[in-house]
Amino acid sequence: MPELPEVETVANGVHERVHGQRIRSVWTSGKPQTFKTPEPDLVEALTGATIARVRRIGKTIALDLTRRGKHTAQFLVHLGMTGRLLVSAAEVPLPPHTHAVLALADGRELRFVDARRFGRLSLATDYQGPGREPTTISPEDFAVLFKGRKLAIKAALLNQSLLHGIGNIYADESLFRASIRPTRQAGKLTRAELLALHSALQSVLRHAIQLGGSSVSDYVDADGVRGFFQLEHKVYSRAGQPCLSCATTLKKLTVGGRTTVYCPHCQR
DNA sequence: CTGACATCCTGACGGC
DNA sequence: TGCCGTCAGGATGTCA
Repeated sequence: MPELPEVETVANGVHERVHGQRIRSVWTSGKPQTFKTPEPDLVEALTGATIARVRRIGKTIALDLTRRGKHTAQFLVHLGMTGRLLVSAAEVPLPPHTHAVLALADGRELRFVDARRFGRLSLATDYQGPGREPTTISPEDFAVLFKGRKLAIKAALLNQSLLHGIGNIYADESLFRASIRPTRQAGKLTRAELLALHSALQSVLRHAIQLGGSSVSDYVDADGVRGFFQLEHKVYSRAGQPCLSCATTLKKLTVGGRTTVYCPHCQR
């Protein structure tokens, strides 16, 4: 499931491969729920436009489109759970569950493939994302986000309108590294705990970006290459196994509607 | 407004 | 071996 580090890896990889390319033609699958913007509008905005830049905003990949050097629109790609954005030679057969193909001027194709169809394609003009950027937010601004909140800190970390980009893996991993139990009320964390969480979150995200993200489920980068951060997971998907720092059996429960794994000894 | 919960969708996996 | 039930989860919409 692509979260911030995975989406950043894909966005950077796609940027390197396709920036400056003109879009010659566009094909879409007609699966309605994939398209938040009606397909004809999307096709019209994309056809003939140049991809000036590709970057990550929250968990969304934004492609800045220009015509004759002028910004015209943004093409937004949300990978959902199983979405892939691949740059391929036109000769490579289309994978199953392909929902959009952008034929580029040099003959290659930018393809959106999504088996489970939680991904979404849309248009925007100046997309800012739903929340604050976790990799650069200051400790002070970070602490303010949780003030007075009654929900569990894990659920707060998953709320994209507070911080955008964090999903189940990095919520669990940062809480473990900050020694905070996922069920704690967000508004009741001490100043020291919030600082520890801010620091743990930023370092875990940085580390994961360096390793190309976590490959679980079918995440791959723009070249179809897997990341390596899954080898660094301390708690995610490790329920029933020993804690890597104290050997206590890791516990599993549901928080914020998501499977959550934590160490009952290390996380208080 | 805040928070809890169901819903979408299909591949992977475990059990029998 | 093969079938079937269960699980996974980001965003959105509904409801209290």
